Amino acid sequence: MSDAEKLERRDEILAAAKVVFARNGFPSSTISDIAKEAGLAYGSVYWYFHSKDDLFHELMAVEEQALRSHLERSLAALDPDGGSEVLLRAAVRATFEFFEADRASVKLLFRDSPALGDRFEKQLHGIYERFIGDLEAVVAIGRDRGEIIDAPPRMVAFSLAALVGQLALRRLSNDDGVTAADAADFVVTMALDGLRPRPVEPGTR
Amino acid sequence: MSDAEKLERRDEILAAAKVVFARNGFPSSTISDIAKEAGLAYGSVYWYFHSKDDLFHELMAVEEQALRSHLERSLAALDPDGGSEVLLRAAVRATFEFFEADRASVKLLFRDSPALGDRFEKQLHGIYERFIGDLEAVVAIGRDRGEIIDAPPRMVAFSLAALVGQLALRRLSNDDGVTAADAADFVVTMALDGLRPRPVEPGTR
Amino acid sequence: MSDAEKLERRDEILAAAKVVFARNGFPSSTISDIAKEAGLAYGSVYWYFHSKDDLFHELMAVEEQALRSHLERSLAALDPDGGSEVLLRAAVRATFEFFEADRASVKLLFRDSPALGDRFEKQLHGIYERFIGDLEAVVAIGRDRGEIIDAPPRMVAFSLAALVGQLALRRLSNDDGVTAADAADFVVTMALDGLRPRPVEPGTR
Amino acid sequence: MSDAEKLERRDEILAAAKVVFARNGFPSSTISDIAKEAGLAYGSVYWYFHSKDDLFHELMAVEEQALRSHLERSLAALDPDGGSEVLLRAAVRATFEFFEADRASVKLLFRDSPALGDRFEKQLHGIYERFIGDLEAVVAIGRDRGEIIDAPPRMVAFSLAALVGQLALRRLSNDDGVTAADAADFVVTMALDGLRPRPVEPGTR
DNA sequence: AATGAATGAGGATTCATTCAT
DNA sequence: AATGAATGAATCCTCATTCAT
Repeated sequence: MSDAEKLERRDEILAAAKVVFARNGFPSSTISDIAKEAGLAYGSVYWYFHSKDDLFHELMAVEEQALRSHLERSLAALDPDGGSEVLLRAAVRATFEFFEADRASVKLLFRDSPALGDRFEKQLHGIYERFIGDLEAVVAIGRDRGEIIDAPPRMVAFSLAALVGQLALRRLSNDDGVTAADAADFVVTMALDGLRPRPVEPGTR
Repeated sequence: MSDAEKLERRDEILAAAKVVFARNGFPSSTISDIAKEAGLAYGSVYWYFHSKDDLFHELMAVEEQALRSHLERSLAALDPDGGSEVLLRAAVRATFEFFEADRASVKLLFRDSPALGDRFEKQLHGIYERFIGDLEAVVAIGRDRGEIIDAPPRMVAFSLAALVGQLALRRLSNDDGVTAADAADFVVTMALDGLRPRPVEPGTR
Repeated sequence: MSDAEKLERRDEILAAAKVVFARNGFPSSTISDIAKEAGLAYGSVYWYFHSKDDLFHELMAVEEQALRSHLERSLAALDPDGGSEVLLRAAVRATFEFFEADRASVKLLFRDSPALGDRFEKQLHGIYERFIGDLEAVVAIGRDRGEIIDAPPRMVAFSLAALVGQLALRRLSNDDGVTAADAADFVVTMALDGLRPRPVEPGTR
Repeated sequence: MSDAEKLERRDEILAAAKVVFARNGFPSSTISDIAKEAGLAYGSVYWYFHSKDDLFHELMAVEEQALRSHLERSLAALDPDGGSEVLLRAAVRATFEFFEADRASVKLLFRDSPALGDRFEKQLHGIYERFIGDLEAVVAIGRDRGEIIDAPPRMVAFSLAALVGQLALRRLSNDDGVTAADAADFVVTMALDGLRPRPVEPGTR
């Protein structure tokens, strides 16, 4: 079996694990389930991963990487002088897109954090921190430009992450007709302009 | 043992279960842990609850009841004509207060939803729905009064719930100096006025 | 269940474990075998012992204690001035008796040492060391009295232990008509007087 | 691959197996360990041996053969009329030498016998029996010549085997400065002359 | 010949639940 | 009521053996 095939098989297992973990959560998922999902025999999983913990850890790392790559690519295409709104809107939209395309991943990255014991706490915390950190950077830019009010950027980033994460999560169960782009736009608009009607300003927007 | 004593003992077990479930999540919590936490013997839990599932189900119900009671009391004290902002602010503040006073509860009501299998999905969904529903009602009032823009009230309510839930959750790990009231005010202000600086309007706020 | 009953049950499990471990060795013995031997269900063993390792460790300790007690009692009854031959003979005889009465124990204490990994090496080494040490003390006394030739007492003790251990072990498989006392006497006589015919000395023996 | 090469490879595997079995015992040794030790891939072992049992069985046979050959060669060089002491001393010394040169082998031939289940019992028993039988023959000669007292030669042989086996085994862990020849001489001298000081006999030794 | 991936039976351990006391 | 011992199903992991390449 070539190295490429081996990696492919490994990826298949990761994909199966994602489905199972997203469905049942880590503790209630069994290696047997994952193997079945991957179309393999029980013990074969252990040819590719040392343990259930190892598999989960790896999966988290891969998922984070995928999300971050997607975000990076989406932001790289932007006009760097487009202002923080453009940036924020693109980031939020890309995040929704990512979770839209891969519905299981949001359950992994943004849920399930409890109940995992100390083993994964650090890793999951790190993932969340990095995501928040990225948003925080965008917010800080906006604040420095005067495009965003002077609120603690960390708390702002937290709030945005909460909105994105939870909306992405909920949309998966409730199949209202809202698209990912709709949801993203709503989040950004609400976050920027608020729910209170703005007084009519001549010559704005 | 009198009925009152029996109920008291039952409540002690529920309290112990809350602590343990919040710490370890449902699947990783054992009846033995809960009994120990409650100062009871292994098998005694079964005198009060049919099964681990039953105990968890009951706990969820009690917790929801407690939250809703607290919210109701908080809102009942308000001037009914105070406008939707007052209402919203009070609701959000009360929710934060509740989770502040009982840090374990937010982990139960707003996390852990995966990994529970189908058994609890309906119940947790119901809890969330009712919470969202309450917020939605307030939002709808505001919209009818013209105090809130014409956005789908369900999505607005979702967003508010996400903000409240996630901020309450994260505040538990990250002990920044922010109080529950601060967090609540930030959420409502952001939700109503947005992060974009408002143009100076003569005679407003 | 009273504490006494609990200890009794614990002892039953130890007894069953002794039988099974002696028959199959540690790695090839299963908890299931032990439970069956003890007339218990699979998981019940874990009510009394943390793990298979724990059970084995405990068993070794108990067995050593029993052997040492038996030896101590046997030697305490002796005339303290009887000379080293009497002492030695008594010690060897008591050891054979002990293993005669409890055939499984010799397999545990004097075999099986390899293949146990590092976990039990220290314990088994300690057991052997203490047994050797006791013999060494007797040998040293004899040497000081001039009743035993001036050979390294440790090596002498090693040799005696080897004789006792291996003969006890072999006698279990080969049921020749030799009694424990016969074997003991042969060992001591050979060790003291050797296999070479002594020249007839007038007035000796 | 020529037959010679094939045999060579087979021997490499046997050598690797000896190392691994001596280190971990039979049940705790894995085919994977052995393959790694032999520098081969996992499954390649099965090209040369049908099963783990087969490999072990074969190894035992080879080891016994090596020991017996060494003994035979050592004894063949002797003056056939040298008396039983010379014979005995040579046999014991040769055994020690063999184990000295190949430290793993003693662990295989003289330990590990339990825990192997019934599968190997017969073979190991046979090996031991033949070794004892050889010693017994020497002892019987000595007895017939009047050079050894009239004790059951089987028991005498047992005792000698015990001394040789255990001392060889123990010397491997405890690296006292004693050489193989020292140990052999001590064993034979003790066995022949005993530990009790012999009365000074004019004209002896 | 040689490789190493695949398989699945087997074993240690956990834990919800039952039940005798 | 309360206890905690007993049970056995479920799960992780190992590893001998097979087999396609």
